[in-house]
Order: sequence, then C-alpha cells, then structure tokens
Amino acid sequence: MREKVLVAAELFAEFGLDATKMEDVAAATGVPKATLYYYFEGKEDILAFLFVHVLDQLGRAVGGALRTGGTAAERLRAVVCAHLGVIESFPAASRALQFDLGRAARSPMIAARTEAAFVEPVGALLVEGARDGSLRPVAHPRLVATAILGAVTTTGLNALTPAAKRPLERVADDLATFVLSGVAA
Amino acid sequence: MREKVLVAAELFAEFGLDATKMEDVAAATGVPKATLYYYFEGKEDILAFLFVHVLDQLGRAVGGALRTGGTAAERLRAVVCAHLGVIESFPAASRALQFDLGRAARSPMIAARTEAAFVEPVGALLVEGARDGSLRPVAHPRLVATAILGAVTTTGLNALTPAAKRPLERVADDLATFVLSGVAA
Amino acid sequence: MREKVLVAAELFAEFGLDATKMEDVAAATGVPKATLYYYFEGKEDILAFLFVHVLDQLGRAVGGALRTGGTAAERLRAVVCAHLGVIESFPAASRALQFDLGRAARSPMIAARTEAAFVEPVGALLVEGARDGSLRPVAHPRLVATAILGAVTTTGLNALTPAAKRPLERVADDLATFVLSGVAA
Amino acid sequence: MREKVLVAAELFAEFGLDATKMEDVAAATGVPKATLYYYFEGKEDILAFLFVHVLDQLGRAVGGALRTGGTAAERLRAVVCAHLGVIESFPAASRALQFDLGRAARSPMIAARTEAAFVEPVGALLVEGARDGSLRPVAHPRLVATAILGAVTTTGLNALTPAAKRPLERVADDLATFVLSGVAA
DNA sequence: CATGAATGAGCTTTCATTCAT
DNA sequence: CATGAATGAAAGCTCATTCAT
Repeated sequence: MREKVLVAAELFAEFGLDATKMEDVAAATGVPKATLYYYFEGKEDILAFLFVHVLDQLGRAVGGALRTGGTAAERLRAVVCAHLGVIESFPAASRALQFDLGRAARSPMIAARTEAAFVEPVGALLVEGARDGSLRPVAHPRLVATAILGAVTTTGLNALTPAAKRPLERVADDLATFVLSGVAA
Repeated sequence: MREKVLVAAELFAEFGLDATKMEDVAAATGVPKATLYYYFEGKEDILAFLFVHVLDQLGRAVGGALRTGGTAAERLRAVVCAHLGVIESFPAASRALQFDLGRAARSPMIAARTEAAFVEPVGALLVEGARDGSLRPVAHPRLVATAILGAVTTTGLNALTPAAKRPLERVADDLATFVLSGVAA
Repeated sequence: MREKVLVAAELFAEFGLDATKMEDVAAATGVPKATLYYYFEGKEDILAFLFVHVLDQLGRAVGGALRTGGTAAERLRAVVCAHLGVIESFPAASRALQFDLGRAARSPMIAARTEAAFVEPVGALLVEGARDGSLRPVAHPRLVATAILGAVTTTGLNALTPAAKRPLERVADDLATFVLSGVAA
Repeated sequence: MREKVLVAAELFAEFGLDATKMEDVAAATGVPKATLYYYFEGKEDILAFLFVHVLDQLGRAVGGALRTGGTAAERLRAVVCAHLGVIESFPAASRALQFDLGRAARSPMIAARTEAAFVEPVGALLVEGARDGSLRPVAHPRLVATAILGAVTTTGLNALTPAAKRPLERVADDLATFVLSGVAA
C-alpha cells in the first residue's frame, strides 16, 4: 500500500518537495488524497519514505560490495559500481535525495541513515585498506569517505540521469579509477 | 542596495526557497517587502542573485588559481583550496546553492554558470595536465571535473559549515591529496 | 449500548458540537467510530440523545416537584431545587445544552422539549399560584417562566459546575428566595 | 475597517462559529477573505471582536443606568431596561454571545468582561441597595447578580428576537417587576 | 452485530505580488 | 524612490460518513 507512492519519486525529483502538490501525488499514484493521509502523516512523511527506501537500497548495495572477496581496493571499486547502480535504478529518488543531503538539520534521520549506509562503512573500508596495504593510509577516513560520496553522487546524477547517458560501466570505470588513483600522473 | 539581501542567504540555506517567505527576507534584511519588489523581480530573483554572487566568487577564485604559476597539478591543488575558501566565506549561500545543483531543469542559468565557473576550466586544466605530464590523461575530462566538483563541495559543506570544524588548510590538504592521488596505495 | 455515549457529554460541553470529533467520542467511550454509526445516525444524533436525556430528567424532576403537596409557591421552590439538582447531576450535559438553547432554529425539537419540560408546566404553575393566592398574578406567565429558567440555568451553571462549588442547598435557597421575593426590600 | 465585520454578527448568531465560513463573512461584508485575515487573526478573532463590542455596549449601558439618580431599586430597574435595550439593538450578536457564555474556559477574556460589565457592578448595586434600604440584603450578591443576568438575557433573547416581538417596554416592565418583587404574592 | 479501511467534500489559512500614494 | 495596504490564487489537511467483510 505505502509502496504505491514510489512512483511519485519522479515528481519530487523533478519539482522538489514544495512544488509537488499532494494533488499531484494523488494523480500520479491513483490514490485519493485523503487516502494518502490515511497512510502517511503528510507530504514530508511521503518524501521521507522515499528517502529511506533509496538509502536502504544504497546501504544494501554497499554492504553487498563490501562482502565481496578481494583486497580493500577491489572492494572499494565494487562500492563505487554498486553506488552508481543504485543511482541508475532510482534516478528520480536519488536526485530528490540530493536536494536534502545538505539540509542536514531538516531531517537528522536522513543524515544518520546516510552515515550508516555509506560514510561509516566506507570509512571503515579505508582503514582496512591501509592495513592490508591495498589503500593509502589517510588521516581522516570519514572526510575522505565523504569526498567519495560526493564525487560518486554528483557524477552519477550528472552522467547517468540525463537523456544522453553513457553506459554505466564506462562511468564506473572512470570514476573508480579517479577515486583510486586520483588525477596525478 | 541589492547587496542587502546577502544576509538572507542563511534563510534560504536553512529552509530552502519555498519555506523562506518574503516576509522573512524583509525581516532579516530590514528592507520592507514592497521595497524588495522594487529592486528584485521576485523571490526567485533574489535567490538567483545569491547564486550568481557565489558562482562569480567561485569563478574568480578558480580563475585566480589557474593563473597561478606551476604545473597543472600544482594549479589543481590551488583550485581545490580556492574552492574550499569560497565555501568557507559563503557557507550559507553555498549550502543554498547545493540544494538546487541537482535540480538542473529548474534553472538552466545556474547550470550554465556552474559549467563556466568550474567544470569547463577544470576540465581544460586536466587536459593541459596530461600534456605537461603532471596529470594522468583521463578519457572524459568533464566527467572527472564533475567528480572533483562533487568531492570538494560535499566535503566542504560537511567539514567546514558546522560549528566546531577543522581548519581549512587541513581539509584542503587531505582533499587535494585525495583528488591528486586517490586512495590507492 | 446507546447510553455509553453519556460519558462523551463532557466533550460536547467542553468543546462544542463541531470541535468534538467522532474520533474523540470514539476514544472517550471506547466504542469504535463505525460502531457509533451503527447505533446513531451521526454526530448530531448523539448530541440530541444527550439533550433528550437531560431534558427528560429535567421534565421528570419538574413534574415530581409539581406533584409535591403545598401551595404553588412551595411547589415553585421545589421546582427550583429540582432543576438545580439536575444541573448538578449532569453538569456537562447541562452545559452542552446551554450552548444550543439560543440556537433555537438549529433544533426545533430541543426548543419544543424545553417548552414541554419547563416553560409550559412552570407557566401553568404561575397561573395556578395566582389562583390559590400564593403567587402574584403576572401578565405573561410564559415570559416569567422563561426568566426563571434563565435565572436558574445561568446561576446553576456558574455556581455549581466550577471546582470551588457551593453546596447545592445554599444556592437553591438563595435562588428560590430571589425567584419568589425578588430583590426589593 | 474592523467595524465592517459587525454586519456578520447575524451569521454567527444564526449558524454558530463553526457553521459560519470565512467565505460567508467575506460575502456578507464585501471584504475579501484575505483582507479579513489582514485585519484579524482568524475566525475566532472576529467573533471575539463581536463579543467585545456587545459587552462594551452592555457595560456602557449598565454604567449609564447606574449613574441614574434615585434609589438602588430604581437604578436596578434602569439596568434591566438598559440591558434589554442592548439586546434589542444587537440581537444577533447577543444571541451569538449567549452560545459561548457557558463555554467559559474557551475564552477567559469573555468571562472576565462579562464579570466587569455586569456581575461586578450589579453585585455592588445590590449591596448598595441593602444599605439605602431600597433592596433586600442578600447573602451572595454576585450569585444573585448572575441570576439576574440569566433572567434578563434568556428572556430578552426569547421575547425580543423572534418575529412576533412584544414591545420592549412591556417586557422590561414585567421583567423588572419579577427581578424586584419575585413571583410571590 | 461490529468494525477497519477508505474517501469525497470542503475550509482555513498562507503568501507572493500589486499599486496607489 | 519607497512602502503600507490590500488581495487573488492555492493547497494542505481534516472529518464525517460509508461499506465490504
């Protein structure tokens, strides 16, 4: 029942929270406005549901990539691919999420879930990589993990979403190489 | 006169475009609502003014960094520092900008200016670096430039904006190293 | 079954008809909303049930007082006491009733029952008293009966309902004396 | 400007607070809905304005009657006439007021103003009458003042408002006589 | 008999914006 | 130039009520 609103992600992504009217969500889902209020607290609650859905997918994807065998470096590459895969699967919801990523105060819950789904596990992976020798030791793993999150998200949204999209693999390859090796010669 | 609205950047950053009422802007600036309409087309125009202001600063900062002497690699490092500097100088406006970065369709003008201020010159720098041998040749310079933009912006907003944060230099150093060398050993 | 809603009188008295939601009545009585609709036509029907209940009590109380032996004056005193007794027994419902007493058009049924329960019999008592010599002849018995109704109701609700209530007897005594002798020396 | 809503008293009196829509008030006054909100906090604020208006009139009328020369008894008779006069002048608003008289908690302000406009001064008059010998000493002046308020209000609304209204003087005379002499022989 | 689930129909309120002065 | 006053246009949300089970 609640899942029906997933098709409204497109709306929120395209127009944002405020420009998306409950009327629109009702029209897009075929669920009467009053019924939406029967299942959700309000508009923000619907958006939160969408976000949690995407972040859960991200968390699962990242988790799966981490459980891959191989060195930390190999697994980090897998994380980048998995992350891009989620963006490709839920482009609208991912874009919607991006809007509010910075607005941390607005929803501590979102910030916390982002932490748990990405920053925390990737930070740990960086530490692990420094031990197994496949990654360079970094002074502040979480800061770098955040940088990776930003790089992948921004690139993914720009390269995958629009009409003329490049194949996922190409982007993933370029991006993973950038993350692993940087741009220095 | 128009500059007076800069103090309202905080509002837009904190609450977003729609949740920020003209009333609030009037209260924050001390300029009567009707007078704001005398100087601006409307609410969006005020926000655009804010964005253009930040993007101009960014463009100038990036341009200055590019005119620095040294190899492309050295100048890229300078770009990262300059970018972080702008975020530190205008944290609120930068955060506000971040909200709408993904909402490309919303304001093609913003997308164009972001291109001109960052993606385009940094992409060119990457190509130049490949020639002078200080940077690794990359298949898609703009894609990598976008990744850098995302990495710096996301990290900058997370590491610099909130209260008790690390010194700019530390963040800049870690981040530039990540951009140049990646995380691989 | 239907009597279960009597506990909701408090709600109607406190908040009025419109501000009292079926939800609230359901919560207060423990009877599910849909079940209330099984036993009542709707919200107004529930309120009507409450009113009829009180007015029946009032009618019975007044009737009882009238059948008391003694002069008309003595029986009028008994009526005042009985009326106050009903208000004391059903303070909430009495207060709720007061709200709608003036809104005559809203419910002719209520007006009719008020007539039948009080104005009519008390008016007759006044006429009777003029005959037996215990009461002063009045030009318009119903008008005076209405005045008595207003005096007792207003005083009763003000003196009995609130926390620091005086004993019923004291109020009844003062009030009956006022009704019988007025305030002239 | 604010006075324009006085013509809406009829609506509130006829239908009550909740059944009277802002739309109706706008239509009745010719003032656009949004403009009503420019001058009033909301619907309740408009009703409060109406009440205060009537209570001020009542207070003034009572005050005027009290300043009349003569014994306390004579002045009490004047008070009853003045009170009925206010009801006759503002029948709609008076009826509207009656709805909420019992709902004290809802608006302590109304209760306080009723006190100040009627209960308090009339109570004092009763005490004064006991001194000048024109009125019978009563144990609880305020209680009796409340009874008088109820008698006059209830009677006034019932006898004056409806179509077939009796002349004010007749009602006033009967009522004043009842208040002064009661119904006993 | 009872009731959980679902919804149609509105209404209050909020603002961006305008314009006479 | 600047602004206080006024308002048109919307939209979020609530609830009484229904009905299948």
